[in-house]
Amino acid sequence: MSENKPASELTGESKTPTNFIHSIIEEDIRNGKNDGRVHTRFPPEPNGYLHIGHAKSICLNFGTALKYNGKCNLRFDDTNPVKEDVEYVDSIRYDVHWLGFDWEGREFYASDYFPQIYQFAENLILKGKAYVCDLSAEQIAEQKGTPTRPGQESPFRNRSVEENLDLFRRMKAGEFAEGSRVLRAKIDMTSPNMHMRDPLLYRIIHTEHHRTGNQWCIYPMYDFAHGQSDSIEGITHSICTLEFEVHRPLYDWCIRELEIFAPQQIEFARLNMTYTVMSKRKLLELVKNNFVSGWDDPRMPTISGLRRRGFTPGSLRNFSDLVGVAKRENVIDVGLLEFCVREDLNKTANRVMGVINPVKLIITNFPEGQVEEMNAVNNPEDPEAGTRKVNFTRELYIERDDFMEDPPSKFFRLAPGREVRLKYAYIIKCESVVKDPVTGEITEIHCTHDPETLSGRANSNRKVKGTLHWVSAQFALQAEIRLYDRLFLSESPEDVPEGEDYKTNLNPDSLKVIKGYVESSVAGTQALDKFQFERLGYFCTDTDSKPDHLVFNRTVALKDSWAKAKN
RNA sequence: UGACCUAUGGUGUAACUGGCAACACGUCUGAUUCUGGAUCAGAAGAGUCUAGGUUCGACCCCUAGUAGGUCAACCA
Repeated sequence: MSENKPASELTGESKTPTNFIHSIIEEDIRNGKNDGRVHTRFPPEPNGYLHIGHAKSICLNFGTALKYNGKCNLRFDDTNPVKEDVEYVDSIRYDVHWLGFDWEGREFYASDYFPQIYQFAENLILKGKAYVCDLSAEQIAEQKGTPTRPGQESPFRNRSVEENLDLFRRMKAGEFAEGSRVLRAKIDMTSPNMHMRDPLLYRIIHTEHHRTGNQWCIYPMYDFAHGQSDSIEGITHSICTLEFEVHRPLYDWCIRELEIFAPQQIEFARLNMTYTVMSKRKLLELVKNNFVSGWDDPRMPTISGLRRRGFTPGSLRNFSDLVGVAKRENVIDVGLLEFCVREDLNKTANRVMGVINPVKLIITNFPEGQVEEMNAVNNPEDPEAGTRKVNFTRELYIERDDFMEDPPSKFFRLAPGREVRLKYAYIIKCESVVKDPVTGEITEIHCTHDPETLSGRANSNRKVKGTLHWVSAQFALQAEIRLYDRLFLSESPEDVPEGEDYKTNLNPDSLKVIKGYVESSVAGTQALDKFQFERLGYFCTDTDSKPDHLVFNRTVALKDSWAKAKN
């Protein structure tokens, strides 16, 4: 549980720059609040897959606990059986764990607290602070008013405690139809805060719950379950996103009226990223309409998608640290995410040679049938990674982009009459090219090599402008390469003219599947293995990959200053 | 025509809570390199939304604006 650091070093050390939440916590500790105890929680609703925004929240909550020697629970906010499913519970547990965090057995469910929460509701009724309302959903909405106009009181608002208790118990007993009655808090229909206008506490839902089955037919609303769950678990700092800011008065009201342990809710701004959408609804839509292959499509900003794309837990944790925590709206440059994977993979991914857009290269003065084993370094950033042998033969493949017939002056690669080094092998000189007579496309590049320039030899260090990667035409393995690009063309996909929606910004070329070659050393690769294809980028073995049909996903390309120079 | 929140280089966050703005990404130079990667050295780029005020002194405090966001689901 540590691979590649951050989330504040996964230890208690405070290396991270301070954020306002940590400032609050530190002051609470100074003041001896909660006896200096720090207890957070990550509270997903199991109704979808987690995305990078959740990753930030996970890192914040678990990271905060780690930093202050506290605890962090994993709690499922499962109060709406019609939307939730165990499939999501499982994926969430897997993702949190994969990210590198451990809830140490403190896996809780709001549904575990249903009996307790039900009791809370009765207590409120007994105090005259809650009532059963028979109005329809439409009527309640109507009487709620608007943010600028006060609401009206329900005709059922002043029922007696006895009647309320009786009705509520019968709701629980299943005597009433779905939607016929609800339990509401009695607060203030004229409050400028809509959430304080007699909010719903309980509603009737005759749907089987993924954990409690048919035990209940009334379910607490978020506002009557979340804070209560926090309280029951002794959560000291209940960290959530900004849209819950307006819920805080209600959160506090419930805690106060119930006279139970009071956690402190603190809100921060959710993560937004360029070239992507982040709402569960939109992500679900992309999946449902097959714009992507599933929740774990490597183009998705989901944790499962990023994992399949080749991201490492450490890179995501580091990203979460770098984006910071604050209350202002923000849009993070997706380039920062890419920086984080590159930084991580540069240090950990073994190098391998692969040719993505092949053109044949023939070394005319290299004996036919001869095989020479070249020594290759697995990772120049990590001596421990060792070396390997790569077969060199007369016929090779190199990258089509590495050759130009009529190159500009800034082009350092192969061209007629020019010399380059083949990595780990020889310096070669281009003598001629063979073209397809009809298309004019180059089919073969003919070169000669200088045997004295074999890598590692004493006099091999002649200066050449460029070094190319290559694979042996005879030994290379064919592979399917999936080149991913951003899913959306626009930096802000939701920014669209009237009448259109974010889907018009979908990038039609976000996935290109091509055939390429990789050196034979990768033969036994397993799903999610990570490599750097030299000079190209970081790739990982896809879950679809089989020994006789290798599939690699491009996680991210290497920085390419030549591409930039070309414009 | 309400309430609440926010406002610092292109982006994201800092600034010991009053002492003339720092870090990261990005950008641009140069060095180095058997990855046009990495690494190393350096540069440009904001005077902190606006207008007042308090103060010897304000990004930090006050007032009024402006701009953006959130809130009217028997969702969370």
